[in-house]
Amino acid sequence: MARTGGERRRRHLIEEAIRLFGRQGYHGTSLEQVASAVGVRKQTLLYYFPTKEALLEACLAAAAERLVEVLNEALADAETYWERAEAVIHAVFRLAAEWPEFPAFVREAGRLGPEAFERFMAVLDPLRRRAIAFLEAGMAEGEIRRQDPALLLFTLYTAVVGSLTEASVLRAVVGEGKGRASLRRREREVVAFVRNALTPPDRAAAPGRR
Amino acid sequence: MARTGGERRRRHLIEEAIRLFGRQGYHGTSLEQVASAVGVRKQTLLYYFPTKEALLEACLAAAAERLVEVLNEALADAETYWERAEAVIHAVFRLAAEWPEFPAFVREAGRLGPEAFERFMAVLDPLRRRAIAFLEAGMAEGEIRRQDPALLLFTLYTAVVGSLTEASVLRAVVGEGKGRASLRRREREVVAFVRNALTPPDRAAAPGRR
DNA sequence: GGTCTTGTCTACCGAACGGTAGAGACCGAT
DNA sequence: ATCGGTCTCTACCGTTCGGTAGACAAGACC
Repeated sequence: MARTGGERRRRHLIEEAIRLFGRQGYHGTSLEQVASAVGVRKQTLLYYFPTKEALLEACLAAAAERLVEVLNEALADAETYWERAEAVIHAVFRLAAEWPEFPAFVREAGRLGPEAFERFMAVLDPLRRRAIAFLEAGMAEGEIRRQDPALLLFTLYTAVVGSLTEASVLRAVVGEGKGRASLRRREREVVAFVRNALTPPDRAAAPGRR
Repeated sequence: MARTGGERRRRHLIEEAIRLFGRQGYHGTSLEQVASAVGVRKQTLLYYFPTKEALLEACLAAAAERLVEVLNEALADAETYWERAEAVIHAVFRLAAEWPEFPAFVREAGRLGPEAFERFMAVLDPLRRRAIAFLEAGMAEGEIRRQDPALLLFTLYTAVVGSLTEASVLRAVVGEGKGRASLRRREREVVAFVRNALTPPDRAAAPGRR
């Protein structure tokens, strides 16, 4: 029967659900699949999460929590403007390396209907405000190119998440795909891209180290 | 009974299928929904497309065809490096404006499994080669910042498609959403972003017109 | 030793899904 | 007039899905 006890089983179910939701989509994943990925019957899953939607919400909550944790950790020891931007990108890529389905899941969730996703974003809201304040301060000091900070943040988001989730396009366009090496190359590319977007036009050299 | 005749009905079915697949995902859309969006029974749809997968492939073929058409048209009357890059972005945004589900559908298709999507990309391959040759030539002439042209193309792709599909994130981050005005703002943002990515570091001013 | 809570299971349900079979209506050609 | 192809329909099938009902086992507590 293999009792694992409440909380651990719960976390395990959420983890596998995020994996499968990210890989196959919410509608493309059955409760049976999630359950058997954990080595348990579907009804056991339904004991922890009364409906499929409840499972999804638990996944979103866990994902938001994890993301906040990772980002806060990354921001803790980053000082200059450029270090902070790079630290955020690096943290997200590192999270994606150890948990490849994470970005795909977040994106899938964003499409499933605004209600649940808004709760997800609400958890991230402090970080969002912090990022916008950061960009505005950088612009005021002339360290960052002047532009709408919110739209810039959005574009940065799409660049990072896109480069992590459009694997099939990447394979078709670039000809490579999986593997740590490819991921690292993409991270360098995104970092360079973002640096170009942030650098004010009157500075030939990049800010910070090069 | 309302007979529309073969080819027209077929196209209509494909159009609505792309709409629904883009909005709700492939697995989240039933054949009944697609059929009734056209005003017809499910079995009529199955007369034109023997399986759901056949419908998907027809959608992909039609989408690729349309995209190639739009891009070729845009490239026809663009001359300078910068004009060409901007024309491509503008064409994609215009297509997204009149057919909002199109980018979401392409992305959905990219996740559903490589086989069908590779055929989609095969249709686009001439344009892909053209784009890479364009970027390489621009770099050789010093008009474009030196970098891996394929990875750059991929990043450009993610920036454009991302800004067109992550509507829920956009709403959460920026606070706005639908509407032509918002779309136009995002297009300007992406154009500026791409310009920064393309401009060589030794040029303070943007290439081409400003 | 009983009893209560927690966790896992088997068995089953109604609905919805993708897909099949085949009847009938319209049409142009002969 | 009719015949064959095109198009749309009603009726139905087997499977899978999300979800319910309830039996049963393992500790924990008394």
